[in-house]
Amino acid sequence: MSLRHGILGLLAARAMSGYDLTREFDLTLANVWSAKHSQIYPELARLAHEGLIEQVGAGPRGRKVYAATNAGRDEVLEWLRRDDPRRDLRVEALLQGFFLWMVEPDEAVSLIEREKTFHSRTLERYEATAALPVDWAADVQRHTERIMLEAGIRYERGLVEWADWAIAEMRRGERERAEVDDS
Amino acid sequence: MSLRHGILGLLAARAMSGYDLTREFDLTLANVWSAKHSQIYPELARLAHEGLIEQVGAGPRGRKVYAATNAGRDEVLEWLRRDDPRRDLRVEALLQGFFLWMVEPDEAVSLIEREKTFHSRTLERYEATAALPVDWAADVQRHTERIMLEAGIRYERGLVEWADWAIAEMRRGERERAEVDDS
DNA sequence: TGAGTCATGTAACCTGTTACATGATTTG
DNA sequence: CAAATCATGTAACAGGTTACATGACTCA
Repeated sequence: MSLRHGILGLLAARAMSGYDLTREFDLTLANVWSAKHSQIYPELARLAHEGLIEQVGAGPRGRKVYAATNAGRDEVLEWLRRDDPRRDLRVEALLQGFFLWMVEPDEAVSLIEREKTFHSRTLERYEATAALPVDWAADVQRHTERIMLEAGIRYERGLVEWADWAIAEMRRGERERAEVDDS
Repeated sequence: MSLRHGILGLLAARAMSGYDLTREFDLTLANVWSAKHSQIYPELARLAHEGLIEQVGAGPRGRKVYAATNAGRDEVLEWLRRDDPRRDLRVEALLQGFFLWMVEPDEAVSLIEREKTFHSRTLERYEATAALPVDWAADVQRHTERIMLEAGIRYERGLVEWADWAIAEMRRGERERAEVDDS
């Protein structure tokens, strides 16, 4: 039930509408947890019903602004402290990697290059965000955001470097197999 | 539909039963794509029905051994070449990270330490696997496996190093806020 | 006034997890 | 012979995506 805790955590930071939350999930959290509005709205209804959030305002076009209640904040804390975050990763691109032996080395290399390009671009975006004229020490929230951004930067940089290593390794394997064939 | 392609890719490497596949997903692929037997068996039935795999043997206790057909192998290749692997990551532990501002610095640090411990252990396991007396250059498959293992090693090492950085950063933020309070 | 964006919601479908259910074979 | 492991399957439920549906407001 990470979706609900994600919503709750965001609403603990500041009051927001479902629309704002959708944007937040799409911008800040997209890399660690994504959510569409079609999932967010029903969840907001449930959270309000359970008293973990409450509507604190309204706006044009039926806009409803929610904030976390104390019960909601407690729920986030409990979630943080329960020592069992789910550890299952699903990365389709890496799953594909396991089957690169099925294609010729040249193609495998170009597929890894595709990966590298993607991660380089993402890395650039993250680094640009980090370089923004933002006072990352302004408050604890901002500072936390910066720390999490760093995790993203290191993750992407790691994959870019891995791609280079993998390409070299692919080439090396190719050469070695060619030599064995010769003998 | 990564599950089906994961199964197909594994069955392209060697003939296996649903039970073997479950083990393979749990051991080799767990870190990039996990699957339970309850999902694998129905999918095998579908794949066989569609002619992407075929039963090539049987064994005790109703064991059924499958292999990928040519159509199945082609399907994997097409999947590898389609240039749109899904890029959505979901990492509960990192989502939690975004809400660390809600707890006191000491507790935040201990939560990050919990993360570090987890990733250190995983890293150790991966490194032990890499150090196994296995001939990683024996064939293309093994070599591919080694390359993907390296991705895992770098991922985990990156998170361990990030954890250290994050803890130092948390402490630094704490000190800075204390100084501002003094003035 | 038209295009874009803000704003909320529902429904059908797909994917994945947990729990239920059963039984054969192997090994100490 | 008992426990562990091998082996296959189904069912209920939970979580997530895509598509459908609607309409208000803003700005050029």
